Amino acid sequence: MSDKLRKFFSEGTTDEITKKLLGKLLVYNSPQGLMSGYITEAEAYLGAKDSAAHAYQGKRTPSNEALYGYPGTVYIYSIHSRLCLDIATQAKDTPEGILIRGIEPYQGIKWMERNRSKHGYNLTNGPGKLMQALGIEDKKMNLLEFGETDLDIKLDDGKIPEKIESSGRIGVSDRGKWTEKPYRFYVAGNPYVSKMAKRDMNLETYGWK
DNA sequence: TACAAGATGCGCT
DNA sequence: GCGCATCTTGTAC
Repeated sequence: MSDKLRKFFSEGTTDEITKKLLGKLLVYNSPQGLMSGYITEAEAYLGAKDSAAHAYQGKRTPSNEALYGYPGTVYIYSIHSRLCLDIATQAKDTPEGILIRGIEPYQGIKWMERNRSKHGYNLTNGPGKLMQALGIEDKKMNLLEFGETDLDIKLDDGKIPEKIESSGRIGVSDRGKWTEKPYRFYVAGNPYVSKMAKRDMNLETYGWK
Protein backbone atom coordinates (compact mmCIF):
# COMPACT_ATOMS: atom_id res chain seq x y z
CA MET A 1 0.00 0.00 0.00
CA SER A 2 2.76 2.44 0.92
CA ASP A 3 4.72 2.89 -2.31
CA LYS A 4 7.46 4.67 -0.38
CA LEU A 5 8.07 1.74 1.95
CA ARG A 6 7.85 -0.78 -0.88
CA LYS A 7 10.46 1.18 -2.76
CA PHE A 8 12.73 1.49 0.29
CA PHE A 9 12.61 -2.26 0.92
CA SER A 10 13.31 -3.27 -2.69
CA GLU A 11 15.97 -0.79 -3.90
CA GLY A 12 19.49 -2.14 -3.57
CA THR A 13 20.62 -5.39 -2.01
CA THR A 14 19.10 -6.56 1.26
CA ASP A 15 22.32 -5.99 3.21
CA GLU A 16 22.43 -2.41 1.90
CA ILE A 17 18.81 -1.89 2.94
CA THR A 18 19.62 -3.27 6.40
CA LYS A 19 22.34 -0.66 6.89
CA LYS A 20 20.01 2.12 5.73
CA LEU A 21 17.38 0.92 8.18
CA LEU A 22 19.58 1.63 11.23
CA GLY A 23 18.38 4.82 12.94
CA LYS A 24 14.91 4.75 11.36
CA LEU A 25 11.95 5.02 13.73
CA LEU A 26 9.87 1.89 14.31
CA VAL A 27 6.37 2.82 15.46
CA TYR A 28 3.73 0.61 17.06
CA ASN A 29 0.29 2.02 17.69
CA SER A 30 -0.54 -0.52 20.37
CA PRO A 31 -3.78 -1.02 22.29
CA GLN A 32 -1.86 0.27 25.35
CA GLY A 33 -0.72 3.42 23.59
CA LEU A 34 1.85 4.72 21.14
CA MET A 35 5.29 3.14 21.36
CA SER A 36 8.31 3.73 19.18
CA GLY A 37 12.06 3.31 19.02
CA TYR A 38 15.05 3.88 16.77
CA ILE A 39 16.40 0.74 15.12
CA THR A 40 19.86 -0.02 16.49
CA GLU A 41 20.56 -3.54 15.27
CA ALA A 42 19.33 -5.71 12.38
CA GLU A 43 20.33 -8.75 10.35
CA ALA A 44 19.98 -9.44 6.62
CA TYR A 45 18.81 -12.85 5.41
CA LEU A 46 19.38 -13.41 1.72
CA GLY A 47 16.71 -15.89 0.75
CA ALA A 48 17.02 -19.15 -1.17
CA LYS A 49 20.82 -19.07 -1.49
CA ASP A 50 21.44 -18.23 2.19
CA SER A 51 21.98 -21.39 4.23
CA ALA A 52 21.13 -19.50 7.43
CA ALA A 53 17.78 -18.20 6.15
CA HIS A 54 14.32 -19.60 6.76
CA ALA A 55 13.74 -19.64 3.00
CA TYR A 56 16.95 -21.53 2.19
CA GLN A 57 16.62 -23.50 -1.05
CA GLY A 58 13.24 -21.96 -1.63
CA LYS A 59 11.70 -23.51 1.47
CA ARG A 60 8.13 -22.27 1.71
CA THR A 61 5.66 -23.19 4.45
CA PRO A 62 2.63 -21.42 5.94
CA SER A 63 4.82 -19.96 8.70
CA ASN A 64 7.42 -18.31 6.46
CA GLU A 65 4.99 -17.25 3.74
CA ALA A 66 5.43 -13.57 4.63
CA LEU A 67 9.00 -13.60 3.31
CA TYR A 68 7.53 -14.20 -0.15
CA GLY A 69 5.25 -11.16 0.11
CA TYR A 70 5.65 -7.63 -1.20
CA PRO A 71 8.61 -5.60 0.11
CA GLY A 72 7.57 -4.19 3.49
CA THR A 73 5.51 -7.20 4.54
CA VAL A 74 5.48 -7.96 8.28
CA TYR A 75 6.98 -11.36 9.11
CA ILE A 76 6.41 -12.47 12.70
CA TYR A 77 7.65 -15.91 13.73
CA SER A 78 8.17 -17.75 16.98
CA ILE A 79 11.38 -19.31 18.17
CA HIS A 80 12.13 -20.86 21.57
CA SER A 81 8.71 -19.65 22.70
CA ARG A 82 9.49 -16.03 21.79
CA LEU A 83 8.31 -13.89 18.91
CA CYS A 84 10.57 -12.06 16.48
CA LEU A 85 9.88 -9.28 13.99
CA ASP A 86 11.07 -9.32 10.36
CA ILE A 87 10.51 -7.18 7.32
CA ALA A 88 10.32 -8.86 3.90
CA THR A 89 12.56 -7.22 1.28
CA GLN A 90 12.82 -7.46 -2.50
CA ALA A 91 10.08 -8.19 -5.02
CA LYS A 92 7.16 -10.46 -4.29
CA ASP A 93 8.25 -14.13 -4.36
CA THR A 94 11.89 -13.20 -3.61
CA PRO A 95 12.10 -14.40 0.01
CA GLU A 96 14.71 -12.08 1.51
CA GLY A 97 14.23 -10.22 4.75
CA ILE A 98 15.57 -8.24 7.68
CA LEU A 99 15.36 -9.29 11.32
CA ILE A 100 15.01 -6.35 13.71
CA ARG A 101 17.17 -7.21 16.71
CA GLY A 102 17.28 -4.01 18.74
CA ILE A 103 15.62 -0.60 19.16
CA GLU A 104 16.36 2.41 21.34
CA PRO A 105 13.03 3.29 23.02
CA TYR A 106 11.66 6.74 22.19
CA GLN A 107 7.94 6.89 22.97
CA GLY A 108 5.97 4.74 25.43
CA ILE A 109 8.94 3.72 27.57
CA LYS A 110 6.69 3.43 30.63
CA TRP A 111 4.60 0.74 28.91
CA MET A 112 7.70 -1.13 27.81
CA GLU A 113 9.07 -1.17 31.35
CA ARG A 114 5.75 -2.48 32.60
CA ASN A 115 5.53 -5.15 29.89
CA ARG A 116 8.98 -6.49 30.65
CA SER A 117 9.47 -5.68 34.35
CA LYS A 118 12.90 -4.40 33.39
CA HIS A 119 14.44 -1.00 32.75
CA GLY A 120 17.47 0.45 31.01
CA TYR A 121 19.03 -1.18 28.00
CA ASN A 122 17.73 -4.63 28.93
CA LEU A 123 14.36 -3.40 27.70
CA THR A 124 14.90 -3.85 23.96
CA ASN A 125 18.42 -5.17 23.25
CA GLY A 126 17.28 -8.39 21.58
CA PRO A 127 14.63 -9.55 19.10
CA GLY A 128 12.44 -11.41 21.60
CA LYS A 129 12.90 -8.68 24.21
CA LEU A 130 11.68 -5.86 22.00
CA MET A 131 8.54 -7.81 21.07
CA GLN A 132 7.77 -8.36 24.74
CA ALA A 133 8.43 -4.67 25.44
CA LEU A 134 6.00 -3.63 22.70
CA GLY A 135 3.43 -6.03 24.12
CA ILE A 136 3.07 -8.08 20.92
CA GLU A 137 2.01 -11.57 21.96
CA ASP A 138 0.53 -13.08 18.82
CA LYS A 139 1.00 -13.22 15.06
CA LYS A 140 -2.09 -11.26 14.09
CA MET A 141 -0.01 -8.72 12.13
CA ASN A 142 1.94 -11.39 10.24
CA LEU A 143 1.48 -11.06 6.45
CA LEU A 144 0.21 -7.48 6.70
CA GLU A 145 2.36 -4.61 5.44
CA PHE A 146 4.16 -1.96 7.47
CA GLY A 147 2.12 1.22 7.22
CA GLU A 148 -1.20 -0.53 6.74
CA THR A 149 -1.38 -2.10 10.18
CA ASP A 150 -0.48 -0.76 13.64
CA LEU A 151 3.21 -1.20 12.82
CA ASP A 152 4.99 1.44 10.76
CA ILE A 153 8.48 2.60 9.86
CA LYS A 154 9.11 6.33 9.62
CA LEU A 155 11.68 6.90 6.91
CA ASP A 156 11.81 10.67 7.40
CA ASP A 157 12.10 10.67 11.17
CA GLY A 158 15.29 9.13 12.44
CA LYS A 159 18.85 9.41 13.62
CA ILE A 160 22.11 8.99 11.71
CA PRO A 161 24.60 6.43 13.04
CA GLU A 162 28.10 7.77 13.61
CA LYS A 163 29.50 4.38 12.67
CA ILE A 164 27.96 1.07 11.58
CA GLU A 165 29.67 -2.15 12.61
CA SER A 166 29.01 -5.66 11.35
CA SER A 167 29.46 -9.22 12.56
CA GLY A 168 28.27 -12.74 11.92
CA ARG A 169 24.61 -13.35 12.62
CA ILE A 170 23.63 -14.33 16.14
CA GLY A 171 22.19 -17.73 16.96
CA VAL A 172 23.07 -19.47 13.70
CA SER A 173 25.56 -22.33 13.79
CA ASP A 174 26.77 -25.02 11.43
CA ARG A 175 25.10 -23.50 8.39
CA GLY A 176 28.12 -23.83 6.15
CA LYS A 177 29.73 -20.87 4.45
CA TRP A 178 26.92 -18.53 5.35
CA THR A 179 27.24 -19.01 9.11
CA GLU A 180 30.06 -16.46 9.46
CA LYS A 181 29.00 -13.93 6.82
CA PRO A 182 28.90 -10.38 8.25
CA TYR A 183 25.20 -9.71 7.74
CA ARG A 184 24.50 -8.43 11.24
CA PHE A 185 24.69 -4.62 11.38
CA TYR A 186 24.50 -2.40 14.44
CA VAL A 187 25.10 1.17 15.61
CA ALA A 188 28.56 1.23 17.19
CA GLY A 189 28.42 2.18 20.89
CA ASN A 190 24.63 2.07 21.23
CA PRO A 191 23.65 0.27 24.45
CA TYR A 192 20.42 -1.13 22.97
CA VAL A 193 22.34 -3.71 20.94
CA SER A 194 22.50 -7.37 21.95
CA LYS A 195 25.77 -8.54 23.52
CA MET A 196 27.15 -4.99 23.58
CA ALA A 197 29.92 -4.93 26.20
CA LYS A 198 29.65 -2.15 28.78
CA ARG A 199 33.10 -0.81 27.98
CA ASP A 200 32.10 -0.45 24.29
CA MET A 201 28.99 1.60 25.05
CA ASN A 202 29.07 5.30 24.25
CA LEU A 203 26.69 6.78 26.82
CA GLU A 204 27.34 10.35 25.58
CA THR A 205 26.01 10.08 22.04
CA TYR A 206 24.60 6.51 22.01
CA GLY A 207 26.47 6.23 18.71
CA TRP A 208 24.37 8.80 16.81
CA LYS A 209 25.71 11.80 14.91
C1' DT B 1 32.03 -9.70 33.06
C1' DA B 2 32.21 -14.10 30.57
C1' DC B 3 30.47 -18.44 29.75
C1' DA B 4 27.30 -22.50 30.25
C1' DA B 5 23.07 -24.57 30.54
C1' DG B 6 18.10 -25.02 31.23
C1' DA B 7 13.51 -23.31 30.13
C1' DT B 8 10.03 -23.55 26.76
C1' DG B 9 6.42 -24.04 22.89
C1' DC B 10 5.45 -24.44 18.22
C1' DG B 11 6.04 -25.81 13.33
C1' DC B 12 7.68 -29.27 10.53
C1' DT B 13 8.72 -34.33 9.27
C1' DG C 1 9.70 -36.13 18.35
C1' DC C 2 13.20 -32.82 17.19
C1' DG C 3 15.25 -28.52 16.27
C1' DC C 4 15.28 -23.61 16.69
C1' DA C 5 17.26 -16.19 13.45
C1' DT C 6 16.21 -16.64 22.24
C1' DC C 7 16.37 -15.24 27.18
C1' DT C 8 17.52 -15.74 31.94
C1' DT C 9 20.01 -17.24 35.76
C1' DG C 10 23.89 -19.15 38.09
C1' DT C 11 28.73 -19.79 38.82
C1' DA C 12 33.57 -18.64 38.49
C1' DC C 13 37.14 -15.31 37.80
